[in-house]
Amino acid sequence: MDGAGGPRVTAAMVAERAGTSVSTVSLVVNGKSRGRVSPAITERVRTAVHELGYVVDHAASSLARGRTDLVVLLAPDLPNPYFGRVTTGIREALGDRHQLMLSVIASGTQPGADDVRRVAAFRPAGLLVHAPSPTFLDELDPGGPPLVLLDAPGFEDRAATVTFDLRPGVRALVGHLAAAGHRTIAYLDGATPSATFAVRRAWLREIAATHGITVLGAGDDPDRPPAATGHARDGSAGSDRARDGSTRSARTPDHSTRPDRAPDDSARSARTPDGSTRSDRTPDGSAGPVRAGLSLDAAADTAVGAIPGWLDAGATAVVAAADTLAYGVLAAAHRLGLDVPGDLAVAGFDDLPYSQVTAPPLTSVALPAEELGRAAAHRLTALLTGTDTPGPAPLASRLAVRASTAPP
Amino acid sequence: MDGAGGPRVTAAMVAERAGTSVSTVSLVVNGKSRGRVSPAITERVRTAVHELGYVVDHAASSLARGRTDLVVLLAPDLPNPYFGRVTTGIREALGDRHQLMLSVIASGTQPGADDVRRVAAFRPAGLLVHAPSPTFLDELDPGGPPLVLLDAPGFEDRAATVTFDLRPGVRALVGHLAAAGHRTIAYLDGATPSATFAVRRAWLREIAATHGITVLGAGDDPDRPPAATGHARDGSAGSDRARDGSTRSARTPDHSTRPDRAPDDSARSARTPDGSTRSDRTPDGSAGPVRAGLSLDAAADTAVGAIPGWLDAGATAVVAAADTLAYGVLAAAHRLGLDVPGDLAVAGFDDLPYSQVTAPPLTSVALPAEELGRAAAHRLTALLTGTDTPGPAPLASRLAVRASTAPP
DNA sequence: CTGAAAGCGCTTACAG
DNA sequence: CTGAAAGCGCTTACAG
Repeated sequence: MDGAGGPRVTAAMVAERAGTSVSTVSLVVNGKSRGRVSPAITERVRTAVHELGYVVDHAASSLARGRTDLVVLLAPDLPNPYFGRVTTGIREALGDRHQLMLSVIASGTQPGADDVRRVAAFRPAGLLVHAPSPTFLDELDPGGPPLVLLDAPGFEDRAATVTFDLRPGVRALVGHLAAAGHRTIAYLDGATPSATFAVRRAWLREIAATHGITVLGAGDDPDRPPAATGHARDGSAGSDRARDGSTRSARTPDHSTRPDRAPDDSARSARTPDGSTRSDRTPDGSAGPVRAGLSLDAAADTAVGAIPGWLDAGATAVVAAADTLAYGVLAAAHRLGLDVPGDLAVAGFDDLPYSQVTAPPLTSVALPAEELGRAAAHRLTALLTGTDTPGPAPLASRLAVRASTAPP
Repeated sequence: MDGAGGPRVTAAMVAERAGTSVSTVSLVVNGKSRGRVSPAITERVRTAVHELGYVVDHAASSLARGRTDLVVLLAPDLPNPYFGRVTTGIREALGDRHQLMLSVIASGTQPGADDVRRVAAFRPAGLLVHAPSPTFLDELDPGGPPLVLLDAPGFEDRAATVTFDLRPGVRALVGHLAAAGHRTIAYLDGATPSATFAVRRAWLREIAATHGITVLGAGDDPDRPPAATGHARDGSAGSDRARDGSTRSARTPDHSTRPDRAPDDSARSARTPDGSTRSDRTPDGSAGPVRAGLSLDAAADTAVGAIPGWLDAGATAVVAAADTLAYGVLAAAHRLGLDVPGDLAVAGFDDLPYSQVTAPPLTSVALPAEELGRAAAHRLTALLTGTDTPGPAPLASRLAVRASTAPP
């Protein structure tokens, strides 16, 4: 009960028992004995290791080696089931070569300088950061470990990044809504200032515009940090202007694989409206962004307040930045006595499994979470072994059509 | 890109810059300088630390100290949103004194000896294990770190444990179902052999029996390990017999706080039927347990196969061991063209937030996940500081009644 | 094929 | 109040 944990077994104890030296023990337990240690001694060491229950001390080992097998994942939003799926993919692709350490950040918070510090103390072999905010990246120690960002559109120039190509899904969603006769739709954004949310909003507005659809609450992002570093604009879906003005040298070689540069993309749609400098920090009526915490309950509360205004402004549909937010909209609609999709259509992003069984089943832009995790892990191991390639093509999104957006 | 990470800053570098020794640097960065280092030098060290961006190397520090600030959480089921909530509670209660490291196990798998080994290498200050299986505990190195089990009913004698008192919730559920006229209900169990599932099943059957309700698929657990160690029975809700026969000395002093010994508990209901030695590994018709993986899709597939048989056997309701399983039952009912609750009532355990918006909203035994996490973290820190008390009272469950169990 | 020894970056008594 | 030195448990050249 006193935390002692008993006398720890050391290599010296194993060596003594096997009648050999610690050097030899080290060789054997690290699988480097082939041709360096006689089979007889190797066997004796193995036996002693088993009998004593010896485990190589991680701290001592990494101190001596000068490196770690640790991959740290900065986890900003553990309670979101989406995140769990990403982690599953990472774990799967990382295999046994690396120990995955999940650094849990307080829920609803973004990773701060302190979190980065604490993580740095572990000298991780690599760092994985999911849906980072622009400011988080600026806090990173420039001499830090190899880094892969997940779902961080617009940061391709700053670090190795694995992203989604949101356009197929958003196009399908907008086309679907347009066909159902919607002309004004509202957008419920996530309260987290992550780049991925900014891009979801930007693409939706952009593509909706080509259909003559107005999107309430999808104006410029007032939380985007000022363009001081020249990266701020990259936080959006990316504009040619911002990229051309960049002084970054470590670019992703293959620009054509980036979601905003795909061959089938017209010049117009490649430029997102976020390139504009207009500030709407002063809410311009019903067009101001509405943000909600990522939990169902928080989103429901926010939506209950926002829906009446949206309806007054003529909205017939709501798109939420994440499925968990969309669930909140469903709950809010219920509380307000509104029929979905009769009075209000609802759609989300992510396509969580639970969206199959909501009332009504939720239309959602499906984002392949586990694939994202796998791709990021592969990218990181490539980085660590020096075999990194330009970066995989962005992972395609698609639309899962369900009853929540059925024509009234 | 080569993983170098630049020259790491050491205490020696800080010392040189501050014109002092590494001993002094160590004192200052560890906040032990009060009255041991002059204010002037302390200040110089602080400045140097900032300028150089020095971070104490975790490996070297813990090697020198002989202990770690690491708390490792063995995470068997990350994708389950329930688990994320538990983790949030842990993180919250742990504060800054400990670094939480989530050791992610392959999804759907139970932690194995290898996982335990890998974790042992980190010499964690403490270990947190969520919903362990009985065999997992047996793999633990006896000389391991202080340990707290979460949602591990029946293991109170083997380790510090934080559990739920399932009875209030299950009683309410059974009463509710009985009032609605259900006489035969089916049980969908989780495929994971964790003790908590065994107890959920046992209490349901036990309490249902007092109402004259038959529970299909809630027979004895064929996966319960043989009673070789004398602990096997403790894996159930616990029987006096098993406990009296125990040779364990490190008991929880206050037995009256244990869920199976609460004052209002009758002698009969305190003994669960799992105390029986009858084996039903050979399926005895429709009464054999039906188990499903914890994902919605896996559960749906299983349920599609099982529901017809349940209906034939006269079942009018299904209780699932977890909400994610219950979602699968909802999906399966839909596929089979059944109305819920008209043709089949459905209920789950956990009360995930999403259960508010399912079709229909799901009745569920609410288990306070974050509270569980918080309580476990508090228990562990108490253990580490030697101030451990008999153990908190089990956390009360309650019933969230929703439309999925409304009378037809 | 095997082992003595240096060194990884800290912390902690222990002298001054 | 301050610093030199030992030692934490490994790994890795380096001699034999």
